[in-house]
Amino acid sequence: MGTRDRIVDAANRLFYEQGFEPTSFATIAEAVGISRGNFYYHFKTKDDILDAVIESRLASTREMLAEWADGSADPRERVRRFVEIVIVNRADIENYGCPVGTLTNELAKLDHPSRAHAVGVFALFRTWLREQFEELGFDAESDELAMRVLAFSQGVATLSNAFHDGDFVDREVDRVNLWLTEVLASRTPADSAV
Amino acid sequence: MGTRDRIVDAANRLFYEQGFEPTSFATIAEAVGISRGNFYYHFKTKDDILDAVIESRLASTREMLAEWADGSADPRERVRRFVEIVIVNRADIENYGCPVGTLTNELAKLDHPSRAHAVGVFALFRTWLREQFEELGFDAESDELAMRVLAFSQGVATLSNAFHDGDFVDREVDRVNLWLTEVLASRTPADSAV
DNA sequence: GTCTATATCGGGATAGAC
DNA sequence: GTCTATCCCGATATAGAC
Repeated sequence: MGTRDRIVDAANRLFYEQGFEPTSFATIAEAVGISRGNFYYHFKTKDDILDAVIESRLASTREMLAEWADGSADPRERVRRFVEIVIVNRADIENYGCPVGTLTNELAKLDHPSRAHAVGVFALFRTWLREQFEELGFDAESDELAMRVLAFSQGVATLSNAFHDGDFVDREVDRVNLWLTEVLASRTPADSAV
Repeated sequence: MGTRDRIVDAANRLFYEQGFEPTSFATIAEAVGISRGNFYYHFKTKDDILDAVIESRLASTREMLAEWADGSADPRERVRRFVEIVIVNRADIENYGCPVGTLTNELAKLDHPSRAHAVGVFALFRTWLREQFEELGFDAESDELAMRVLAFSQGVATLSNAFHDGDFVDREVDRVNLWLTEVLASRTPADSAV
């Protein structure tokens, strides 16, 4: 892997663990094993690194969603797969929260020009989830359901990060999977409740 | 109001809007209308200001929850009042997210010693909500329901901040209020004797 | 491509006059 | 209590050798 990609990978991880603003070039350089000066051969500014990190996240998210689509022919199983991210990534989420939600919020507070770029990762999940619900026979409500599942994951991630309560995560995942079954059984989404 | 309190108020607002770490003494001093030097008469370090801000938030949260308790004898109405925070504070949440969730996460990423202190605000809401559900006749599930309502507010706040979608907030609040009605209706008769 | 050395700026924090 | 002046450090970023 080239130096540029190694920088992006290290920055990706550090921006997640420490936040974008608090992460210094020195820290990234140390993680990669290069000098601070070398940095500027590959990137002009720190914001350029951020954009590269966001691009990398967009690409890996697209890849993951495509894999999930290949992995199961059943849209219900795919949604379940998404819901269970909070279990698979439990340790990281307890320590650092959701990488998508926390970055978008940090950039919002910084009034950073790349905020919209970062929201694109959320948009990928939203669109993908909406498509699953459409395949399951929902029409206009598909986007609403997608947002509900997204909101679930964000709520669980934030509280998991605050309280470090693993049981809470398991319980809420079970509950949402149950809710999903009910919603599919009734197929009248307007009066569905979480 | 004394200078110390004015510093805390300004810092409270700025830590919310910009985040703790990115907010400089210069910015706070300008907001208060004092010099940077004067700062250190009232606080020893920036972390001391953070702790004072958290104390202030704890106090105002306790006050708010007490007012809600006085304002309505019906625990159901009180929970509803909490749920509708995301509507009342819509504009701020769209711009900066939830003050509680975003601060706790920032401090988690910074591995900051005051992280647990900040989580205390979450704990106040959690306990208060749990008490409402207990009054409504729930026993062991009260804390679970409290966490669910908290998670709802965090999920909605994060997505509202990311997508700036006001309709989404209204819709989800309506839905949770509906869910609340259903949960209350489904109580076992033995529990509902209040 | 990668390095060392350095410029420049803004951060938190201190000293001491008033 | 509040100010000005200043220190010190670490941040991003640049220059130029190798």
